[in-house]
Amino acid sequence: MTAAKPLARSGGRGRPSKATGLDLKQMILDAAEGMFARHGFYGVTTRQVAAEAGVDTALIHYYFGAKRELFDAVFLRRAEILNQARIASMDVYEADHARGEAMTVEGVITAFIDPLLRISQDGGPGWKSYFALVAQVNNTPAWGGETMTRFFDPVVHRLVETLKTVRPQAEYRDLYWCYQFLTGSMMLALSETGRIDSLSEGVCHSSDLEAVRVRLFAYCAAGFESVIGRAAKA
Amino acid sequence: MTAAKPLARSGGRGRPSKATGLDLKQMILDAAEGMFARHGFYGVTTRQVAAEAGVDTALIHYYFGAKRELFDAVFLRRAEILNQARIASMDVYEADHARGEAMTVEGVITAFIDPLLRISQDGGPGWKSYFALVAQVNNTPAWGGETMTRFFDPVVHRLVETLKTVRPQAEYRDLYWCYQFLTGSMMLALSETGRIDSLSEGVCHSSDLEAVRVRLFAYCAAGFESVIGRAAKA
DNA sequence: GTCTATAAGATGATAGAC
DNA sequence: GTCTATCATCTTATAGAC
Repeated sequence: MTAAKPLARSGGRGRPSKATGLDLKQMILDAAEGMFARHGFYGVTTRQVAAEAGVDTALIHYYFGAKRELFDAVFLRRAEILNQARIASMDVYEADHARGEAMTVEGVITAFIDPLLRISQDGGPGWKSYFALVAQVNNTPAWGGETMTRFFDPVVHRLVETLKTVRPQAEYRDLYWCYQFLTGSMMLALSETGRIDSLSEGVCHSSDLEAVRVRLFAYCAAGFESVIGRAAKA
Repeated sequence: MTAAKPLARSGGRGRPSKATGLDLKQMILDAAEGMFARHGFYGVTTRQVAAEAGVDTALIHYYFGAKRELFDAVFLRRAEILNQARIASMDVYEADHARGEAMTVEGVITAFIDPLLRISQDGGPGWKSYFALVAQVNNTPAWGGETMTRFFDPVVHRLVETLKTVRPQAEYRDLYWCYQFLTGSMMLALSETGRIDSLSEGVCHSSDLEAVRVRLFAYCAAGFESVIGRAAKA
């Protein structure tokens, strides 16, 4: 975590591995990801990122340009993977129900959320940081809405359309509002802030995503059904 | 908003009003609140706050000390009011159901959330900023959990205990997790990020808290009931 | 590709005048 | 109480050596 300075790079064993450039680029992204996730964009300096990555600040600018471009690079790197995983998950779910038993609201929601929980559980610390970062951006008034839109809109529209198929009588404004509620819950859970640990005095742990899994899908599905059912008008 | 520099203070008419000190202190808090809400703690400099408030940076340090203490002062100012409003709201709800019809999960949740929606709708721009600020802190990994705990824990425990009264068979871990989901949805709605506006292409507006009101209570209540009902174990 | 050195300016905070 | 002036440090970013 505190970064071994010199690195066995051109001195190690065998040849300098020639891929050093790409490795350092990834190390910069890793360092930036972790620090941005913990302290936000303005809470981190390029010097700190450079120190954490074991390189000089100049190298950051060489690879990414301005600080904000580094941030966008961090954000973009995993967004693609995330979107593809979710699309694939929903493809599978829909295909499994093309004939035979009908899709359910809870099933669709599970297909939408579960890939993120799985990736967070199995993907390593980089993914943990990334989800914390996305959660922060999601709640950032100044430019958060725009950034989320830029990276994640398509997959959300896919969710809404599928739900519309499952519940044709549902109104779009209800679906969008329910999605808003869902994403607030989901992102807070994924960001593992430790809040629930102190609040519950040890009964719950924010790192326990299995506990999230067995509750969140049912919680959101019931919420959707309730709102759709009462056909709220306002 | 851009602040009239000189202020008709010691030069106006009549005597200097003697309360200038307190007024400026509030103006600093107002300016800091708005800017912290939009850009976060590290995204704002004391100089920017001073400029927005129409005072010098030295005055900020005179009143509040270090920058972080200014932030805490901003956070504390409205937290008390908020907590009292929520406690009062739940007192009323419980008193109304002391005899006669039983309390409901949706009723308790409404008593817990509705004061915030009302204050946001009627309280003016300062409150809007404040909610955006709280939402940001709520999703801040480094020190957000601790800050939320420090300012808002008691009223949350009150909610959980009341829900436990309404559903005695419910387990605490379920109640805490459901609260976590609830607060994620609520805070995102209150922060009015504009995300739902672009996502829904104009069908929904994040400033439309009336739309939140007619959906969020039912959504959360159904979620709670569902999780409690299936008695999740994990 | 990667680092050294440094420019050019911003930052939080304080001492002291009024 | 409020401002002027200022310090010591840190900031992003670049030019140029290796």
